[in-house]
Amino acid sequence: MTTMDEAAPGRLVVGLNAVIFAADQGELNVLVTEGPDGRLPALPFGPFDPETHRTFEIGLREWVRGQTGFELGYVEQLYTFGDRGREAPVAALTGADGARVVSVGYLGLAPEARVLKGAEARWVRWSRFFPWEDHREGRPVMLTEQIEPALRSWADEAAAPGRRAARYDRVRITFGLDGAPWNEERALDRYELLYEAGLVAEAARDRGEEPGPAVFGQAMASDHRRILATALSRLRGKIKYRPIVFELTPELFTLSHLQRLAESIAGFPLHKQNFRRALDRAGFVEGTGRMESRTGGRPAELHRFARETARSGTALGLTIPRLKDA
Amino acid sequence: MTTMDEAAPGRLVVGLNAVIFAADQGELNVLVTEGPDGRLPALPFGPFDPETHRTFEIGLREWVRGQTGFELGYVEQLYTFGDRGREAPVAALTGADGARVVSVGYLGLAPEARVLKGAEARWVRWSRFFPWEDHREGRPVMLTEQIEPALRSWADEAAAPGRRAARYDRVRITFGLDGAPWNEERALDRYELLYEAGLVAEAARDRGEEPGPAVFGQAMASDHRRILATALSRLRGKIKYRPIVFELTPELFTLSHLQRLAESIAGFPLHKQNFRRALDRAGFVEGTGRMESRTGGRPAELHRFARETARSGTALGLTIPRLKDA
DNA sequence: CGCTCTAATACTCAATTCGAGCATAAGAGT
DNA sequence: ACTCTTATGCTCGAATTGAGTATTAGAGCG
Repeated sequence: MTTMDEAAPGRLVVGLNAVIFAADQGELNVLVTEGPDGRLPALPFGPFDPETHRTFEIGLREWVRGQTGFELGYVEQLYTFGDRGREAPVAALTGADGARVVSVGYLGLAPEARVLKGAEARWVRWSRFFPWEDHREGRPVMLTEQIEPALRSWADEAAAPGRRAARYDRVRITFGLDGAPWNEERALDRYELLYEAGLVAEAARDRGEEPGPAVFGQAMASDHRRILATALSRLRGKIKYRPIVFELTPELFTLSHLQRLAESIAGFPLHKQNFRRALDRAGFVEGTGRMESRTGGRPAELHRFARETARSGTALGLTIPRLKDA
Repeated sequence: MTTMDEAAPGRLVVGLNAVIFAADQGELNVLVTEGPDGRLPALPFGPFDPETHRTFEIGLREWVRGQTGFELGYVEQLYTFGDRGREAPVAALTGADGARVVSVGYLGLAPEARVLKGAEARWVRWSRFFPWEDHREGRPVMLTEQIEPALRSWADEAAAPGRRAARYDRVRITFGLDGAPWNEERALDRYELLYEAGLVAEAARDRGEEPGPAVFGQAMASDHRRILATALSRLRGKIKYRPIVFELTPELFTLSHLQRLAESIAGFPLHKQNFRRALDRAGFVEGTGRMESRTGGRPAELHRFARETARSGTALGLTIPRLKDA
């Protein structure tokens, strides 16, 4: 029998990263900790211990509970990150230097952005990290006035004309330029493109260079912003074919509240009437008869997730009726 | 220098599993090797060597090339499997016993099911492993006459009435019973449910028991059939929002060929006219003027993937217009 | 050489669904 | 009572979808 070292030389550590989302006032927030250098925010991160954890998910729930005092509800695996080059920054977080680190990223959803006991971690709007992704008040000016021109000139920098065209095309599709539609699910592609173009602080940092003249959004430790982008993309896609928004709502909510939350996730405004029509065609919610009066206008009926109806119905997730001009 | 055992107690090995699909005569095939015991087919599997491989993907491509003589085209990560209990069977495959094994599953697509040099691996239809998933000739009788009754009685076995209802509901949704729609993307859920209900051979094997009276589909080594189900689900979902079918077609193909392939992936028949209408609305294909005459009827025009048009168009993937009675 | 078979391609139509605007209702604050 | 604000209801044309019918072009055969 061969030993492991013969089979696969080199040291390996598996880490778990959690992107935990919760809604607060209809806004989607993410749980972050301060990195050890005290400068960059980081995702909750913990080692996976094969001795004590039977599964990744059990391990994850356990140390998230220990580290942030937070009990996870819905959990799903995102992606496993294993590129070399992650070592140095991750080692700073774990003290495990020299070893190759493989991180398994997880997405977790919680119904309430509770204030935490230890307060080592805090809730932050996702838009801090991806300001170009929030189109609820129209296309961000940062996008049209700074990012787009920067990307265009990045495309122009390519030597061969073929590569220029390919770059330009990629920019056009991922950022919805020149008539191409903006697809909110491409948040990860956009982050990766900005990284390649040197327009996020992590890009220069990872190459050991000085940051470029213009970088966008709040940087994070290691490759955590990439993991967060993965989570946002996944969530934006998934709300359309699984009723997981309801993992983020309190027991009772108004339809407007639900819509605000959906808009906060999608990053653009929705057509109110059509949103509601789709909701009750799908049978996802049921009225309770009770009213919410703190609305500032006509009181709204409180609804709850209709678990049973949703299960038996044919529709799978939310319909996201976007407005033409958004 | 700390050793790995100090850094993270317990030994860890990362393995890479590849689900490689290719089309042959319009049928989707998967590449399998014989397991070491010579009995159960297995997916191509190789250790990840952190010393020599900069990324998982590079490692994967390398040993797939070495092991099967096969050059991978499209590759994407599927899922990372880390549950305890995988050790014993995986150790048999790798010789790394005692260590905790984490497997990163990958999906690879190739345009042609080439015959391989070493011939240690061979191409097999996916339906060998999931016969209940192929609805092209109508709902399989195996499903209605054997699997469904078995699942219903499994649901009935639950002690508490609440758990019975929950089980029944799960069966109903995942297998599309009693009016619920069949969703082809739930192939993984179905496999997992069958596993839980003891209706696949792996279930009893993993518990060290004798196989039950009725088990379905060809079993695979370790948890490879689960990984394969993950791949099938992913592929079935993804063809709808990325034009990846064209990774499975030759340079030139007829529209019927493309449709047969799409049907083989989805597992049910499609409406021909509507399939075509959607195809050219999306601008995915362009005619070449050349004809394919071996059709047995009117010759069909050979088409090719319209890379450029597809890139600029608004549609993302194939529309899968299913027939009502399928 | 024309008939027949088979499969490809073309056209049509009704039923939904979707995007979007207009109208009304119900409390809170002045 | 009036106005402000937000909730909720209704309508309508445009686009998409599901599904059927009709026509066309080769191959093979008598």
